[in-house]
Formats: sequence, structure tokens, C-alpha cells
Amino acid sequence: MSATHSSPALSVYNTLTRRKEPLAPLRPGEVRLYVCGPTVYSWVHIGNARTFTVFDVVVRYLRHRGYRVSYVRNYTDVDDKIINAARETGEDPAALAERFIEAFEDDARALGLLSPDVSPRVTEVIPEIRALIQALLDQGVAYAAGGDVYFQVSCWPEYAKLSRRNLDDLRAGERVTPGEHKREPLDFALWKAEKPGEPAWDAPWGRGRPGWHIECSAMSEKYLGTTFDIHGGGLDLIFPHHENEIAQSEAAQHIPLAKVWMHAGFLELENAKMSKSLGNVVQLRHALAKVDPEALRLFFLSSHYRNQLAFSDDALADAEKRMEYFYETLQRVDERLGGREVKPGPLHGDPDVHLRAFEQAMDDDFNTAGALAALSGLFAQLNEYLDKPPAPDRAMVVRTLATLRAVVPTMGGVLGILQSSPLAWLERRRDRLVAQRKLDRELVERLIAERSEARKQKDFARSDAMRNRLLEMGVELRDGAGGTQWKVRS
RNA sequence: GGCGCCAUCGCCAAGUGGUAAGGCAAGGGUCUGCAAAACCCUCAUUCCCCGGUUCGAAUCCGGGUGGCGCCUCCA
Repeated sequence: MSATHSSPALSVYNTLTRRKEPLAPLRPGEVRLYVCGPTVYSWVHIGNARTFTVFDVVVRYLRHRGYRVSYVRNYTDVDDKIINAARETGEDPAALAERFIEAFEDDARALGLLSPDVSPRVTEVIPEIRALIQALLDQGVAYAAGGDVYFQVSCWPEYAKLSRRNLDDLRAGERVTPGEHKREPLDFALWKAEKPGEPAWDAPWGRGRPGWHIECSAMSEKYLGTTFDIHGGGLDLIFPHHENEIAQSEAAQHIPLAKVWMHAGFLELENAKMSKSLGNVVQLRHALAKVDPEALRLFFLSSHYRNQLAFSDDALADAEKRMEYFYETLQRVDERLGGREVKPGPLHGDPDVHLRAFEQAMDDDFNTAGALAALSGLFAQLNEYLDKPPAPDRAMVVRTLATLRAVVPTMGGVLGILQSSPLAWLERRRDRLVAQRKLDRELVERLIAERSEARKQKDFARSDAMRNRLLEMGVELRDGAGGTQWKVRS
């Protein structure tokens, strides 16, 4: 079922060149990927979650295509925001960072994000950061001033090649923050001099802590080497963060930092980017309390990763309904198959068309919306085989159904959805809705039993009255061969 | 002001030169005691507007209009 990586068809949009390029890993068969992870000063929001889900699917798909993937996603655990947050709570900055790393890992697990192969922390790579800064000082592209160390942008002619900005315009808009010792406004801090009560490490040019950008240069080099395949992050990191990473690393190493730069689009809320200043932030943990994690992933993947995506309750409700359709279909299929051994034999039609369409879409810069269309095609066919078998040979129909069913975990595994057993998922969802609507489960079940009794006696007026009463409570009934099933209306 | 992105059916959303995927909603049908679910059928000669290139454009070019992002911490 797994595709081979010999096919050269996978193309990826590269922010550096502003075009789609065939993926050509530096080491055959292996992709090295670095994603800028969270700064752990608070709980992550759903915008962060979208970006991390995007790269989660990138990793999953590359592995599906047969690549070995080395996936590194860092934690920024030393930073102004952490220090400020710690000051407010009266906590030690390190303790606060640790607390939010744990919170992040809980959220990530709940969302079904794969663990990266390495999740380095800035505080673990201080020696590497010092070495990198020293190299930049030695080469004369950085300078120490007042205990700080700055990168001198004017020494790096390629500066702004990623964001394609005009340096004069940047200089015009740049403001000088009091207390800094920059020679030129565009210069940025590699090292910040120690301030009272702040975490600090020794360094030849004075005690202090790393600037924001240097950490990713140090961590990516440590774990992936001097040139790796893909560097990813949110759109807003293009400038200045990724620009500065490129400047530092390439000025020090004289070879490219990464071949391909991938950037995920924003999740927007109420027609605006989510930001703390606008007060329109939805934390991931709060979203997950209300919506099924796989439904949230489905929502993230419903649009191409580079597009803006608007977050809304309606969109989430749609996604959850769709997940319910998937799982109800799977449950029906599993009931029909009944765990029987399916003997090999001729199949009806070509069961591979869906996976081929899925891979074709994913090969095109991870077009998950297109891939979802292929998944829809698979489910439509599953239902068709259940209700209206297109061939008279029953054994062949069952074989084909089983073959199609086996494709579901393959596609689902790439997208990180459909990972539950249908029954477990459907029950979990119903339980959640029962709790949310504060339904009296015993009453529901008693009414259903009474209605079944009425139906048995062909008292359809009474039966229908009870159906309507339940419907008013939001409970929908399904009469089937095995009795009456119920679900909560969404 | 500089740089960049986007505009496709009521809604969400693929499609980057060859004649409009998919989902939701809606209407009709099959099934059902009635329902529900599922299935079948219908649902954009047309892709914000104007002009151009081309045998051919939603797709390329020019000009508008509208929305958004980055330029300061930001996924």
C-alpha cells in the first residue's frame, strides 16, 4: 500500500524561490526537517495548532512516501516573554517554561501530533550558541557592545533574500530601542547582556542570554547539520526570524541553512489575525474541550496549508459532522464484514483509484483539500457497496469492500484522522454531546424502550409522539434490524 | 509608504494554458409503518471588473475594485 519514493513527483512550494519545486533530498531517501516550535510562556492557541498540524501531516506524508524523516521541533524556553510572564506570576522563569512545555505536550498529544525525533530546548544548546556567536565575531560580521552582541546586517549582502525586502525601507522604518547598543538600526541581537534577576550564562564577551534568532540556527545545525532539507514555520516568521537565521547561519558556515522554506498561512478569527492585542485568542485546550480532535484536524486540513483559514463554530461543526459520517460508514462496513476472513480473489473495479488520487493531491505541495476529495470518493464507494452492490457476485463484493476498507487507515494515517475504532469514536462523541446538552440518559433510554413497546403493538401514533418528544430533546432515533439506535443531533 | 497574499455555486473549497474536484446547504427520488442514515438524480457555459496575449485563459500580462498579512513580539 505504501508508495515508493522513487517517483520524483512530490513538489513543494519554496518561499525562498516563490515557486513549487520537486523535492530532492540532499541525502537520497532521507528528509531532514526543522520546524520552529512554541515559545513556552503560555498555552498554545489554535493558530499555533494549525501550523504544527500542517507540519505533522508533512512528516506523515513523507514517511508514507517512503522517506526517512528526521523531524526536529524546538522549545524556546528562554525569552523576554517568558521572563515577563514569570515576573507576573512570581515564578522562576525556568519553572514556568517547564510548566508550559508539559502543557504543550498534553495539547499536542490530544491533537494527535507526532512527537518530533528531537525536541531541543534553547537552554540545552548554550555551548553551541556560544560557539556560533564566537564564529560570527571571529569573522567580523558581529560585534560586542555594552555586553550585548549584535549581528551586523551590512556585512551580509544577501540579507532579506527570503522576505525580499528593501533594506533602505527597512532602515527607514526601524526604530532604535533605548538601552540597545546597535551600530545600525537593522542589526539584531545575538546575545543580550545579563540583567538583574534574569537567567544568564557565562560567555567570553560577558554574561547574558541568547537573542531570539540564534537558537534556531544552533539547534538546527546541531541536530540536522549545516544544510538540511526543509525549514518550516508560520508565515509571520519569514521576517525577521527566518531572515535572521539565514543571515547568522550562512554568514558563519558559508553554505545554505536549508534548501526549502515552508510557511503555513494564518488561522484567522472574526476576520482578523489572532493576536493577544486584539484579544481574540482561542487556546487549543479550550477548543479541544468542545470539539473532537480529529474534527479539528479535519478542519485545519480542509484548505491548503498556505491559505488563510477562518476559524468559526460553524466550520468546526461541519468538520465534526463529516467525521461522524466517516465513522458511521466504517461501522456499517465493519458490521457487514463481521471480522470474516476474506479470501483473495478477483475484485470489482479498481480499488486503488482513491489512493492514487490521494497521493496525486498530496504530491502537489501537500494539497490536503484535494486529498480529502479522494477520501470522500473512497467513502462514497464504501457506502455504495453497502447499499447497492454493483456486482452480482456477493463474494466479490465483500472482497472489494474489505479491500477498500483497508485503504482507510492508510489515508487516515497520513492525515492523522480516523485513528479510532468506529464504535469507540461514536460512543465518545455521543457521551460528550450528552454531557454538553445535559441530557438525562436514563430518561432517553426509558422513552426508547416505551416506544419500542408501542411499535411492537403497532401503536404508531404513540410511537411517533415519543419520537417527536425525543427529537425535541435533541435525540434522533434510528430503527434498524438490531433494534433502535439513538444519537444526539448535532 | 515598502513588500507580499487572496478574490471560483447560498456557504466552505480544489483547480496555474485545453474547456469548472470535493464537502455543506437546497430540490426530487429509492428505502422506511413514519422517520433517520445511506444511495441515485438535479444544483457555476462560468471563475470580482475592464482591457490584452493565445487556436484556446478561472489559469498568463496590464489596469481597476475589494479583503488580508508582514514591515515591532507573534505559528
